[in-house]
Amino acid sequence: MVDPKPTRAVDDAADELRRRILRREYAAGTRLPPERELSVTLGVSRLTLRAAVARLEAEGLVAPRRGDGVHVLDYATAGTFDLIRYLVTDDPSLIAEFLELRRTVGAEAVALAAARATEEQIARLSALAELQQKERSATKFRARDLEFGRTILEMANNLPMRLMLNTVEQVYLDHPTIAAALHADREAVRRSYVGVVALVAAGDPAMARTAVIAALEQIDRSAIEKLASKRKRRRSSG
Amino acid sequence: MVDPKPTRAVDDAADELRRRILRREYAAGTRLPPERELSVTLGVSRLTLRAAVARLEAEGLVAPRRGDGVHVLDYATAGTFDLIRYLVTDDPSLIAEFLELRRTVGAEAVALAAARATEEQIARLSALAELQQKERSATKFRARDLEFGRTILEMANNLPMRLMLNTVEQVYLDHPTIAAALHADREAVRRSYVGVVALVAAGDPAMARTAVIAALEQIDRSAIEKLASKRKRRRSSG
DNA sequence: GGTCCGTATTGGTTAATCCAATATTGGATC
DNA sequence: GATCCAATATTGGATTAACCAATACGGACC
Repeated sequence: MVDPKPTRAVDDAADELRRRILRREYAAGTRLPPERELSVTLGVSRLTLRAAVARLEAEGLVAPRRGDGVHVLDYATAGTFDLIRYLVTDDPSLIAEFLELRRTVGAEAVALAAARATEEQIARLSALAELQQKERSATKFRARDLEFGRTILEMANNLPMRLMLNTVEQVYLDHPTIAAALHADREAVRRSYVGVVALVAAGDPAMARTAVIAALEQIDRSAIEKLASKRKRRRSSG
Repeated sequence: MVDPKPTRAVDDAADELRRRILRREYAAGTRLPPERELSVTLGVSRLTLRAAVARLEAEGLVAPRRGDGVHVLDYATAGTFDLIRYLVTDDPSLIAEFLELRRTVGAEAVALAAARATEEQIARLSALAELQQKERSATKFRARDLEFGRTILEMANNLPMRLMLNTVEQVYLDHPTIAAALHADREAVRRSYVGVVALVAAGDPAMARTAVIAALEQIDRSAIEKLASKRKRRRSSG
């Protein structure tokens, strides 16, 4: 098991710049230092620095202007959704906001699935729920959880929601502690699986929406408490 | 009024590659032609081509592997949410899916706004609704509509949703016909504004959710019909 | 038949150099 | 003194040529 993504200079540079912008070290409305200067500071060639800047531009963090400099934008105003991957760290309130969105879209996805799922898809979802009953490894549990979600989205047959899930999955993969907190009470997760399968099979979107929201609210509340207490402990000991 | 973004070679190259991947001309699971070859084909330097590839990588469309080639991924499986900007074209069913998501998150945003808005924010939102009553220009109407949405999201106080709105705004700006279709019945839009203001002021999240969904469903249904008929006309005449 | 190593292929990075757009400066003009 | 305009400096955009590094592939060897 080798690292599938050896650190590339361009990634390091982009990560560092992104970090500084998100921390307001480069304030919105100001300009980045000139490329020639910044490349020296970060220890990469100007070309690599430029590739990093191109990435931040795609993320809506900066706007390079020829002749003028690279302008720093306000990420809350101009940032793309994919930024949550880098924004969600250990701030409980932000995680709460993130889960708020997840509940809403997750419930709607299940509602759409209830309206559109085929018998074959329901059978597959049911099988997945069964498999999860026996899973022990945390990593595999998370992998199956992601697969469960993907199957729901397949049933929902909504590409934008599917893309959203792709981005959300990155958050789980980047922040294992969040996924762990959400899966801490495995019995609750398994029960929600069984419930979702039943809701989809019942074919009642409105009921599905309400029930999923309720189930997820419980899981999320518990996860946030866990993350908050863990953070507290780490802070007091550090 | 000059073009604020003169075409850059890297953008052209990225757009062309993205187009080919989304059209399955470069199929998922295969590899792109080698950089040295592709740069000649696209008429840019290898370095510019690399910058374009870096962008597609950030979008989850490709995965470059040193020694191996640049692997093409399945965008439905690996693509980021920001891709909708390029995916939403004139396919009515995809637009319908997009609006489906917009309704869900929009309703939730208003629900959160109803729960959290301050008096000052409500007053500002009300003023915006008033202003829109008098607006004539389609461009300004859209600009105010975006501002209305931003204000709602400010009230909702949910950063991930705000980022989502940023990405969604790009869709409107890239596809004026969609925005135009949504705003075709201005009276309906204005009525929904007044309704939203009242719902937020009432402070009842559950009621807000239901009412907003209903209002948007009507607007969206009408917009989709308009887009479908327009598309039909264009096809038959082309 | 399996294993290992060399080589070709391909992405990753750099340097030096020039082009192009913008901002700024300073002088000519009124 | 104010205004306009041209020269200049600053800064991003792009290219060429060259070399490094990881991977795949195929042939030699056991």
